[in-house]
Amino acid sequence: MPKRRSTPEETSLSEITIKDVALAAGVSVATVSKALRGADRVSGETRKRIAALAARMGFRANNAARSLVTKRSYLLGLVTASITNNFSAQVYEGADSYAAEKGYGILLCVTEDNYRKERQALERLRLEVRADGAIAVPAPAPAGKSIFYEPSVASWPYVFVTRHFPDLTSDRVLCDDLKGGMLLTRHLLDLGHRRIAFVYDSLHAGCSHVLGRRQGYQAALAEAGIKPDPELMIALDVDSPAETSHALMAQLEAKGVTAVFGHVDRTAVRVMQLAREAGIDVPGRLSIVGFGNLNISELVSPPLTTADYAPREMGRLAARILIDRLERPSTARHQIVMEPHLVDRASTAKARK
Amino acid sequence: MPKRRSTPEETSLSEITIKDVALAAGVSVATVSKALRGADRVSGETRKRIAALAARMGFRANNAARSLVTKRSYLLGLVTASITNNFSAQVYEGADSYAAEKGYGILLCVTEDNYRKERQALERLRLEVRADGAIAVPAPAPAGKSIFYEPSVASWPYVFVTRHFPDLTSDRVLCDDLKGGMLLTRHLLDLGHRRIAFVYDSLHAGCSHVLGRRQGYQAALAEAGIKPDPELMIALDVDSPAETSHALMAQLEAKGVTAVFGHVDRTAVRVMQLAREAGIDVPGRLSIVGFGNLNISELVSPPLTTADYAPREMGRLAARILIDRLERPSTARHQIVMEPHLVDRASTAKARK
DNA sequence: TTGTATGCGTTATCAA
DNA sequence: TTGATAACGCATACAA
Repeated sequence: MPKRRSTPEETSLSEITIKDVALAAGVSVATVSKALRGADRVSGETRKRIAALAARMGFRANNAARSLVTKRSYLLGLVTASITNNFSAQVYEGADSYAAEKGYGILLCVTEDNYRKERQALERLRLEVRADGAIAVPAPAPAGKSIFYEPSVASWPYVFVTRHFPDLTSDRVLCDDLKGGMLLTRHLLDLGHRRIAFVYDSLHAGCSHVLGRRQGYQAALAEAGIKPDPELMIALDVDSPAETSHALMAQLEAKGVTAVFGHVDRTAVRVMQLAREAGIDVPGRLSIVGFGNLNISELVSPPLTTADYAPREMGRLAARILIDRLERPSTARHQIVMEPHLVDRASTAKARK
Repeated sequence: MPKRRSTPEETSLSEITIKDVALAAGVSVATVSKALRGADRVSGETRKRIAALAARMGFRANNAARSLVTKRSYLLGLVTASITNNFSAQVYEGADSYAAEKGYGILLCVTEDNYRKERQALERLRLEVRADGAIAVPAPAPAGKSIFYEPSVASWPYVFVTRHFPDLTSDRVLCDDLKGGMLLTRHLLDLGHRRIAFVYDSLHAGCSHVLGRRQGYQAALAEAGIKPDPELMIALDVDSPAETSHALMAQLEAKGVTAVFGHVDRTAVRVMQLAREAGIDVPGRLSIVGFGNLNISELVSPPLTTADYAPREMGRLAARILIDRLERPSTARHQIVMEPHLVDRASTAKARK
C-alpha cells in the first residue's frame, strides 16, 4: 500500500476536503458542513458564499466519511433475478432515475431467482455495503426459506416489486395481476376462444404474480360460464431443450386448446417458438397472449398481444417509497398497485370453428 | 436525525464492530484486523481462532470505515448507454460476477449515449462515490468533448468496452470489428449478393465500432473486387417514426440492394421491421445480418444471422483488468480483442437473379 | 507475534 | 450564527 501522506501539491484533483473549503472561506469546517447541507442555522449570506466557493473548488463530500458518522451509505440495493431481463432492466432504470436525483446510488444484485443467492446478496448488502435499503423482486423459495422472513431482514427497509409475500407487511409496488389476468382472458373469450390454456414458467410456480394472473384468468372464465379445467394449467420450463416442442403442441391439440395465456411475455414467446417449430400457425390456429409488454413482445412476429404495467414507473415509485421511508421513517405501509392495460397486437385472432 | 448513541443492547443485529470481535477474542482490534485480511504477521493459530469467531458473530467490516482509511471504496462504476440494452446487461452481469468474487460492488450509471450525462456520471463516480475505477462504453461525443480526454479522468483507472478512442492509451476490451465486418460481409458475398448496404445508427456515426465494422465490410468487398459505393452507406435513426419504412425500402430497391449489414442487431432488426411493413420478404428478397447476437436476434423471425463476440465474457474480463490494476498498479496497457464468430441463422439467403 | 496510538473526512453536540 | 471537538469503525506505523 502506498504511503499516501498527501502533500499539499498532491491535492491537485479533488482530494479537496471540507477542511480546504473551510480554510479558503475563512470559517470552520462545521460551518461549511452546515452551509452545504442547507438545513441548519447558517446565515443566508455565508451559505451562499460557501456554496459558491465549494462549487468553484470542485468540492464533493466524501461519501465514506459521511457514511461513517451518518450511519447511512446513500446506497440502495436492487435485488432481482437477472438484469438481462428487460423487465428488471426497466425497473432499474426507473429506480435509478429517482435515486440519482436524491443522491443515492443503486447497487444491482442478481439472484438468478435462486433464494440462496438472494440470501447472499441481501447479507452483503446489509452487512457489508450497508446499503440503506433495497428494492427487491423476491426469488421463489420453499416455504419459510425466503430470507425476507428473517427478522433481521424484515426490520430493514425494503420494498417489493411485482412479486411479494402477502403475509409480509412490507412496502410494495405491484401490478394488478388479477385485473390483468381478466383483461387478457376476456380478450381471448371475446375472440370466441373457449379452450384457453394457462401456461406458466415452472420456476415461478408458487409466486404471487402467477397466482394473481391465474386467478384473473379463472375469474374471467367464470364470468363466461366456463369451468376452469385443471388440464389446461400447464407448467413449462422456458429453458428446456427444443425437443419438447412437438410434445407440447400435441398436448394442446389433444386438449382442444385454441389459445394460450403465457404468464409472462417470455413464456408466451417460447410457446410461439414451439408452435412455429411444430408448424402451427399463430394466430391462425393458435392465439397467444403474454403479460408485461417487454421489448421482445413487439419484436417477435407476429407481435405479441400482451398487458402493459409500466415497469419503469414501478421502479421509480419503488425508489421513491424507499427513500421516503429512509428520510422520514413512518409505520404506514405503502402499497401501490399498477393498473395493467391491454396492448392488442397480432398474436391473437378469432377462434375459427 | 435520531440520537444513535448506541447502547449495548441495541447491538442486536450486526452492529457488530471489530471492537466487539476483539473483545470477544481477547485481543486488540489491530490483531483482528490483521488476522481477517490474512496478509500480515499473525500466528496461524490466532488467525484461525479469530476468523472462526468473527464468522460466528456475523462480523463484516464496515465498508465506509475501511474506505476512509484505505482510500478505496470497493466500488466500481459501469458507465453505459442503457441497461435496457441486452448488450450492456450482459457486460454488467459478466463484470459483476467477477467483481463480487473480489469483494467489489458495481454501480451502474446510464448515459443514454449522451456525453453530458456521461460527464455527470463520471464526476459523481469519481468525486462523490469515489469509485475505485470504472468500466465504460463511452458515449459518442463531438471532437474533444468526451470527458475521457480530461486529465483528471484520464489519470483515473478505467477500462473501455467495445468502443474506445484509439488515441487514448487506456485499457480496453474490444471486439475485432474489422474481422467481424469481414466475416459477415463475406457470408453475404458467398450467397451471391453484390449490392450490400451498410446501415448504421446515426447516433453512433463516429464511434470506433461502427468504423471498424465498416472497414471490415469494405475490405471484404475489396477482396471480391467490388468497389464500395458511398450510396450504400446508410444512416438510420432506429427510433425514427415508422413512416420512413417505405422511403427506406424504396431507396434500397432503387439502389439495387439485395442485402443489408446492420451495424448492430438492433439496427438490423429495425430494418427487418421496416421490410415487413413494406411487404418485402426477408430473406426472400432482402437478406439481413446484424452484429452482436443479442437476445432479440434469435427471437425475431426470421431469426437473425449475426456475429457473436461474448459480451458477458467481455464484462468479466474488463472487471478483471480493472481490479488487477487497482490491486497492483502497473503501467502496462491491457488490450483484449475478442474474436467474433458467425451465427448463421435464417435472415440470409442466396441472392436470386 | 501482538498491542498502542493515530488519523481518515465528515457530521453532530455543545459551548461561545 | 458560528466554532471547537468528539465521535464514527477501521487500518496501519511503530513500539513492545
